[in-house]
Amino acid sequence: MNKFKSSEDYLERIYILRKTNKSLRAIDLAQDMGYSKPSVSVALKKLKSHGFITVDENGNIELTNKGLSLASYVYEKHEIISTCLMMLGVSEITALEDACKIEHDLSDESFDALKAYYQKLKG
Amino acid sequence: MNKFKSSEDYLERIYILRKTNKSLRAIDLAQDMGYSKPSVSVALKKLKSHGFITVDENGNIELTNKGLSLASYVYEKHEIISTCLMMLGVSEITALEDACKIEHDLSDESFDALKAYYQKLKG
DNA sequence: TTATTAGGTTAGTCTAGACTAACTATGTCA
DNA sequence: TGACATAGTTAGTCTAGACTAACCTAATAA
Repeated sequence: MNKFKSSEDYLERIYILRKTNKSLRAIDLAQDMGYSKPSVSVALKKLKSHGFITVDENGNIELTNKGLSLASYVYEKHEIISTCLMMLGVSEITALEDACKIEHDLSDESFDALKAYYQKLKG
Repeated sequence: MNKFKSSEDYLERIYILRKTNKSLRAIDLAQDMGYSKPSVSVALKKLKSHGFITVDENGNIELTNKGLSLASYVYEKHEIISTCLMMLGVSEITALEDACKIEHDLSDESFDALKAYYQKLKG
């Protein structure tokens, strides 16, 4: 997991932006993530070659099933980690920032445990 | 913090090994951490130049006050994160592995909150 | 006395993932 | 038609942090 942090970040961000935007191009992602166009171009090429996304003739980015599956998992981790941190009293801004980093490090086993704890608390 | 992960790992490991070993040389660290001699040599050079450690004429590594302060903080994070994960039902081996990664990403604010939670549960 | 071993360093390579500079291609406007 | 703006790509650079190869030095053993 350690090696794919950057790809996971891109996928998660694509997932989030596609929820609210009809179309999503490389330039939108670059602006949103604060990266240069070439950085995004190269990252997307990698995601394409690994079958996580497709890019149509107009430059619109779509998640494949494989990409959606990973992105939504990373997103769920992000949500649960940040919510748990906020339940401990951490400010929203810090909780979101920390979740962004921790989501790539937490193993499936630990995430499952955290999720169970979270669901028990929620009701 | 993001940029110093590797240095933090070395410092934490030096801190732990110095608790049980009278002397600690680069070669011991290399064997313990599973890194090559040159990798450790270069990493120690960096830690020395930043004033975190000293190395005497016999190659014995010592933490400076500055190094001890950082190392013990990272170690405390490690202990509390792994203990909290285990309290959630995560196996010891996974909890230790995950703590090793998360300890570098958790902000002071989140750590303080986690520590308060941990202390409330303990006592 | 010479050979071997242990510990450490230097030099150079590799990878991920950011960057800038410079290019291409396309679309719009005067 | 020509000029500029927008979007994307390619090439090359940089950094951290691992690696191997090759070296130095000192201690020990035959």
